[in-house]
Amino acid sequence: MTSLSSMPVEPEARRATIRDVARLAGVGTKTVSRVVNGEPNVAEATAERVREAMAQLRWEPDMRARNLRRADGRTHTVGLLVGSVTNPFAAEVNRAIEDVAALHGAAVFTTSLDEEPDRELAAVAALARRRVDGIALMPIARSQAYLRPELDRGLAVVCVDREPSGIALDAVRSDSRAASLMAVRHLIRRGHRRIALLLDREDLWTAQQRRLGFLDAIRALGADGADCPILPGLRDAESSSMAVARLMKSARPPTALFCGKNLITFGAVRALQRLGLQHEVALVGFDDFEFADLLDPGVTVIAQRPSQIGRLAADRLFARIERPGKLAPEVIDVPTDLIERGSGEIPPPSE
Amino acid sequence: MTSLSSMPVEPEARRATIRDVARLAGVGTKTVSRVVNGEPNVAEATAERVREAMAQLRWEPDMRARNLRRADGRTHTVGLLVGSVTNPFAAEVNRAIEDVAALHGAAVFTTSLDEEPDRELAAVAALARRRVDGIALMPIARSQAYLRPELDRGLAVVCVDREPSGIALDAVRSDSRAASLMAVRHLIRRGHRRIALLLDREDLWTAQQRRLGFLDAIRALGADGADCPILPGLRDAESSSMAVARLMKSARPPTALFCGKNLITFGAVRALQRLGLQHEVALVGFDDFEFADLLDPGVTVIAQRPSQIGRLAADRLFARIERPGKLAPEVIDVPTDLIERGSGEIPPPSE
DNA sequence: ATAACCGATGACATCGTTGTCATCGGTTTC
DNA sequence: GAAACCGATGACAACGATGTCATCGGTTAT
Repeated sequence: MTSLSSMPVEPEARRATIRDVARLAGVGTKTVSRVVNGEPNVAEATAERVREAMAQLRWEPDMRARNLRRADGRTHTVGLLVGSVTNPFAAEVNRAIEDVAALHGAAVFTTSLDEEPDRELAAVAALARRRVDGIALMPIARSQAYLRPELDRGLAVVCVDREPSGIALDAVRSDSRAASLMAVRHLIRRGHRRIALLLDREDLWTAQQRRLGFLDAIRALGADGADCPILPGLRDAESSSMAVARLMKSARPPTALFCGKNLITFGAVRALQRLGLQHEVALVGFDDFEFADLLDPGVTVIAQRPSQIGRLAADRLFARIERPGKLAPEVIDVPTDLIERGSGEIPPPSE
Repeated sequence: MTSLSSMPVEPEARRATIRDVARLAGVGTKTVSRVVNGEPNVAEATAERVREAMAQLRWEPDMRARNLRRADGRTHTVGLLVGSVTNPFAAEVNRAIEDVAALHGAAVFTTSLDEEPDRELAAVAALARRRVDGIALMPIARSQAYLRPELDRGLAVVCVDREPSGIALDAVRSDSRAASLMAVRHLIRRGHRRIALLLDREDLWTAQQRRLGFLDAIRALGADGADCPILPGLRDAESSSMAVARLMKSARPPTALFCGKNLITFGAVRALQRLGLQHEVALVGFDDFEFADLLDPGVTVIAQRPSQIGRLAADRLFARIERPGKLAPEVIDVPTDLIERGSGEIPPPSE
């Protein structure tokens, strides 16, 4: 009598291997390999027996083992590193990259970095250990020079949304500086002379560029820089909202706000509404968003094209992966659009 | 004299292997393996030489080869299958799962299925070929029974947002039926008797449950079913918007709308605004969203807790992965909250 | 008739790592 | 002083596939 406790709880079925299939079909493993890979020189009758054995055992080749042995060394896997997948901009980029990857039979590892430089390095290292074929990167670290050894080993890298620094890499992004100039000029033309810039951490390329575009506009169009404060370091909607509340209670508050990215716009809109100033203070935001048109007033924005950015970045990434060592690093510009909805057309109060 | 064209364009550096490190450190490969894995019985002097060789060659172990050989057979990789990563609900779930996975040293493959049943099967097969340890799944296919063989081979699966059918699996989700009953009762209590339900494709578990909850409310509280139309098959904001426009122009339009998911709410809000009916027709939506409070009127919603759902699902998934074969399938309920913001409190017009 | 060729096939090495096991000195035990 | 033990180490097989190559039998060319 066997005691109950000695019985295996649930004997986990061993996964079939190519050898099991070969044995069942009465052929060698190499012949099975030929069949699954569509290689020539297999008799149709043999191939059929192999296919039956595969179906019966529900066997499918193990991609790890396959990639390990294969000549090209590719894993058909790419990595995507973004600020956070919950950011609508990053989500659109993510989706576009996923779609292109699917066309190439590749899977995507996505990682959120929360804009922390150390996590960029750690995530790249983790992806390298997994031997991804390429990485689409929203750069955060001060320099991407650390990628050099990996690039030399054949890793493909494309930057998204921001240009790299310390090294030449492909980059697909909007011209943030020109777009910001356009936005701020829009406000100046409507008479604003006291415009505040709300910005993310200034070590981000986008923040730097938007600051430059802001200053371009101020200088070129004759507003007084002293009346145009720059509030950097706003990481999320909450900190943006608090910064705006403080700003509007200051001695000489601005008559217009330019918001350096989507979450900052969210916070600023909330703050103005809470203060009841949404119809007094002009606002232009970077990035379009759901319901920007249905708020009161509608929110004027610089709309980027995140899915186009993602698609172009992925195209470039796979071009690199499929033709290694042939392409020179290149910056690809994706247009932006200024969409007027009301908030950006509010005039300054008459003195 | 060597002709230029015969020179290698850029001799891609070969990636170092454990053998290169062993050779450089003057030890056997197994000793290098001991060092990187923190196994005992290595002299400190030897370990130091190995670490120096690793640093010099910039070698890090290849996870594919490692996972292939290791006894437990785990890849430290999980899959996440959602409708689309651009949906804010899915994005929150995605983020939470990613965070939990990171704690367990696992990477996440995310795939958008666009609610197409065939793509669910294809994506699961692709993940199985990559030997992921587990899958978090928002089920779309009519039945998940096809997972049986993979489960027997030790794949861990947890359903998210929706319960599976045709097979018992863990599921982490809101009680959509009860939440819908609550929402519709909320409208009925305010006097509405002609309430329309706007629904996604009815083969989704959530849509079925929300329909049941809607009918529960109608029947239990004495409204007339004939005046309470159900409009199913609304996949996105656009189709929802068109359906609402058509509905409001019909002979006997409803006085209140209940929207079965976030994108449907977006479309309905847009449609009512376009018709100028946003203050006449009551609306309650499923899922909270950015600016629901700042629209005019504020949008009353059943708020789910997507990040909590994601976190619990991931906890469960890794519990299964780490203690295989020990857990019985279980349904985990995550609470919802009815948030009153105005749109759901509009009374019906007096007759 | 013989050489040359070709399609079909499997044995074996290999990818980069870890599991198993034997070996080698040196120390402890009785 | 021999037996037993133990820490350190590397040779070798194995994980599950594919690349290389030899072999076998049958056709085709001369």
